[in-house]
Amino acid sequence: MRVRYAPSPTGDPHVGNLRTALLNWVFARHAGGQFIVRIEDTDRERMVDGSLDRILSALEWLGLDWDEGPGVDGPHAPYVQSDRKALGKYAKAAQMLIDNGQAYECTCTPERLDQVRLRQRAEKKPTGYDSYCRNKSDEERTADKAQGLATVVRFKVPLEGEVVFNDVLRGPLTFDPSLLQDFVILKSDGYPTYHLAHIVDDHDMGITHVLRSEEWISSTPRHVMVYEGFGWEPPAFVHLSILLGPDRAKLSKRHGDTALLEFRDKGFLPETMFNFLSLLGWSAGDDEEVMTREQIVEKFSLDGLNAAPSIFNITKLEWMNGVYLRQLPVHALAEILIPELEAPDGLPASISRPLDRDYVTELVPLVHERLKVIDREELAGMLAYFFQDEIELDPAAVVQKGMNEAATASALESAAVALESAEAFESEPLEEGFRALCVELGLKPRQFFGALRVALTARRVAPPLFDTMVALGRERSIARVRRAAALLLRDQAVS
RNA sequence: GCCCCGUUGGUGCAGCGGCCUAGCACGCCAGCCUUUCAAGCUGGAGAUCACGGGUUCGAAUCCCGUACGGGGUACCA
Repeated sequence: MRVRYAPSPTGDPHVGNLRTALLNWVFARHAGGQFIVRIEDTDRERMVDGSLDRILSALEWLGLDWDEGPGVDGPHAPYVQSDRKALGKYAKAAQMLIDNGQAYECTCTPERLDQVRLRQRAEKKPTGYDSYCRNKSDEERTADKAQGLATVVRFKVPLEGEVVFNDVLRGPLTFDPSLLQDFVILKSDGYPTYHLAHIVDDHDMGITHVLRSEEWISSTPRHVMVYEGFGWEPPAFVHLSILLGPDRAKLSKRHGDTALLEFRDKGFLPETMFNFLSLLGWSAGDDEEVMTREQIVEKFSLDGLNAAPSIFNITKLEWMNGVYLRQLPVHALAEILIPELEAPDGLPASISRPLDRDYVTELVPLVHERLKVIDREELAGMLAYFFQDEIELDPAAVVQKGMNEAATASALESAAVALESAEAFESEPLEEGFRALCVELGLKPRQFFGALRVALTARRVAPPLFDTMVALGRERSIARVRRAAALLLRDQAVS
């Protein structure tokens, strides 16, 4: 069993494309077959620099390794169509079809084709090639050749009968070939079109199953005819549902982030993307959703594929990323966090780099279950005060509901004293002591701890208070609490 | 226009003729926990299974039609 992923280097790898790649990969790994990557670069005009690299990086990032393809030699090399074209493979194949009377050369100009199309549209007829060159005599063809007209090769579509193929997901699909036009298989620049290239290659490479996007259904009858023209057995076709944006239109750039690598850059883990992408249009049939790569491979089956299109649900993706983030061991998360925090747009420039790795590791538990994605800005906000000596504090924010400045300042001073005298500077003993102090001061925990939190972090929302004190250390904690008290008293004096 | 595919709560899925008074997850709401935010736990709202016909003792599940959505209709893949 052999499957392939055959991207075109015409842009940034899209989540929809990678989802197709992923399903192919999972299928291959499940069945113990081979997963082949083949680059379909036959459209020389739409080629985009760097696209191929990004496609391969995206595959690698998701952990979709290939058994044959770019950088991995195999018995069917080369795996790039422009290289295969240089070997004459497609010209030879096209010639074979011409010799069999299944294809013919066409010298119609793009201008004539446009005119034909315009007329068809005006007459409200189906658009497409009118087979003008199909029945040219040998004399006409030699005359064309003598003129040196640009030539394409077209496939001769049968005028009657029907084309049937079986789609694994949808059952037998029947098409009327008279609605299909004589399509181009070899372009005037000598490159094959998809309709020729992928068939020659899939046959050469022994591909047994083609899992591709639903948008290919309409051209599959063409492919079946070409297979028949060559006398080859077509592979099994599995047309995967496409991905839709929230507006139910085909997922595309205008829906925001759809390039897979953007998700990496925005702080999604590859495990999350792998799991999430696998669930778009597939399910194991049980109610499990959070699964490891191994579990997905093990449970995979073509029967679990769903023919209905799926909507890409970012909210659920974020939830799932949170699940994976929480599963990460502390040191692994620290490894991820350190470069983010050290980045120029991470922690404020005033904080010196490199960061103390052990200290970051100590801080990880404080933010661990509060993360959904790895967002530099958010992280910097959550952690900057641990790395600073002084924080920018708005005294008004320290004062809690039902308290005034003087009372808050005095409570903070008591806290400072307690911090000074605390025996074990650890979370639990501190909490015990502070709870007692809170009662003694006649304050609600909400008031006392709230004031302390703002005094220590300058934030209303922060990690658990006593863990924060421990991470800050005794000296800094005392200094911050005292400074907040002083600011409050000063403000009070002014007003 | 023509051809093709699809249609289960807001979203992702389960369901493959009786076990469905339609299950799970995300999201939403409420409660618990609690020093904030999360996480976690418990509970709740939310679907006449697009609609209309058939087939069948019995249909979300099979067939036909309609509506709606999507895809294709290139010397793009």
